[in-house]
Formats: sequence, structure tokens, C-alpha cells
Amino acid sequence: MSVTETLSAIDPEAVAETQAAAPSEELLRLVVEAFQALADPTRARILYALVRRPMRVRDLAILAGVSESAVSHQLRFLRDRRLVRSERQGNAVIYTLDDHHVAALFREAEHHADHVRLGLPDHPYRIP
Amino acid sequence: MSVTETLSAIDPEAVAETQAAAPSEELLRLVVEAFQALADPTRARILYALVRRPMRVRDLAILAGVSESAVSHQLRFLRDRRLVRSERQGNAVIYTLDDHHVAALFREAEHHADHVRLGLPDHPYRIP
DNA sequence: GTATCATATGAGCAGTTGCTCAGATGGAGG
DNA sequence: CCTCCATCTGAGCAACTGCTCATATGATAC
Repeated sequence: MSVTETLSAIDPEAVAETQAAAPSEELLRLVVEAFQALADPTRARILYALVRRPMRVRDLAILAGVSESAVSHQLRFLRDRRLVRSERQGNAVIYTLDDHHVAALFREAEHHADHVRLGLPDHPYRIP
Repeated sequence: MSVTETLSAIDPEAVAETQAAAPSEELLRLVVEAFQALADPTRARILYALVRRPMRVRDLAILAGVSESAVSHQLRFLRDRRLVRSERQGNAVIYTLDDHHVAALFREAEHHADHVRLGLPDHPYRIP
């Protein structure tokens, strides 16, 4: 057996094959950005609320349990990534979900959470 | 109109109603952790690869385009959160997806990416 | 016009994250 | 035994994130 064969003995085609099926850099960037938007407790609370109904900043701040300024910053983040949309209504600004896939993403993540909970007993990972 | 009514004129029930439907803190934590796991380019590349087939650390490092040490760190992260599972095979360690919901999450995120791309032209958000 | 309410924004800072580097661990083969 | 290969791990650090605080903007009511 040659040195080259020995060095990559286990899965010589794995890399090439998987590389071909990999998503484009552009798509990967967008996908990762979508997950980043959902990967924060405050933003998740905001989006969970907006899945139920459109709401103004004030109320979102109460629900998310942070200052109105903090919510406003996060809403800009979400707006820039097209997860929410804003609309003036007199003095207030009403925010709406701008993509129904958000609800689907939450559903899938909850399924994963169930998976984690069911298998938890023997697993080393504990709440930080 | 009283002061109290004026202060919460737009949606007095929004908070209470949405608060009742909100997910528990425990579930929210797990959901956010799941999204955090997917919210990094290296981890996303690793998981995209593992959706295709089980693979050893070496190959994942090549596919993710980072050092084997870096991949190992990220694999521990993913292992702790039950997204992947590891199995020794002689000298190497083979990693496998530990939850088929990962593929579904990627699919949904890709749908969102399409949504973003379709609506991109008039939108202020640009690649950082 | 001024005052007030609601939201937005920029600067600054503490906490977190993902990498590198050096060294440890563990199986296979001589 | 010793050596090589593959993987793991801890420390340290540069970059990023999410908040607060102060201030700006914008619409309504007077």
C-alpha cells in the first residue's frame, strides 16, 4: 500500500463528493445570517411575539424584558435582514413578521429541543 | 380619555395575550441554543457535510476550511448540544448527525434566504 | 410655535466567541 | 517497548455582540 493511499485510507471520496454537494458561499452566508438572527434570547422573544400578532415597540420591549432602546436596536437588526417589517401608525410604529418561514423555523427548533430533552439523561452536557 | 387609556391606547391586550402564548424559559433556551449552533459558518459547513454522510475529523477540517484543532473544538460544541455523535473507528473518529431535524432547519433557512433574495433590490441592507 | 410621547440612533463598554498554538491522549504497527 | 497518526484539550487573544446612556428625530396635542 502506498503512502498516499495510507494517508487518506478511510474516505478518499468523502471530501470531493460532499464538496460538490455543498451550498454556495452566498447561500451559506444568508443561511448563517438567518440563524444568527434567531440565536439570541431577546430577538427570539421578539419574533415569538410577532408570530402571534403585529405589535408596537413598546409592547415588544415589555415582552422581551429589555429596554425600548435595546428592542429598537434589535428591530433594526431584524428589519435589515428582512425578518420583520415596520409601519407607522400615528405616533407608534407597528412591527410585523416579514417571513412566515420564521414560524416554521421555530417549530423545527422545538422538535430538536424535544430530541435533546428526551436524550438528556446520559449526556454530559449540562446547563451552563 | 384618561391618562392610563392614552398611555396604552393601541394594543392593551397584546402584551397579556402574547405573554400567555409565549414559550417557557426552558424551551426558549433550548431553541436559542439550537440556532446558536447553526449560526456560525464553520459549524454550518460541518453540519452541511454531515447531512450528506458521516465523516471523520480530518475531512471535515478540509471541507470547513479551518484547522483540525478548530474543527475539533466546534465538534465538541455540537456534540454537547446533541447535534452530532462520535464513534471511534480504529485510529480515526467518525462523526454522524444526531438529529435529522438539522436538515429540515437548513431547508427552512434556505427558503428564508430565497425570500431575502427575491425582495433584495429595494432593501437598504447590503453585504457587510 | 412649545411640550410630550414613541421610536431611532451613535458611542462606548463588558461579556462572549472562535481562532491559534502548544501540549496531552489514545489506538495501530513495528 | 517506541513511533506515528488522528484527535482532543486548555490557555490566551483579537474580533464581535448586546446592552446602557445620552441624544436626535418625528408625529400629535395644545
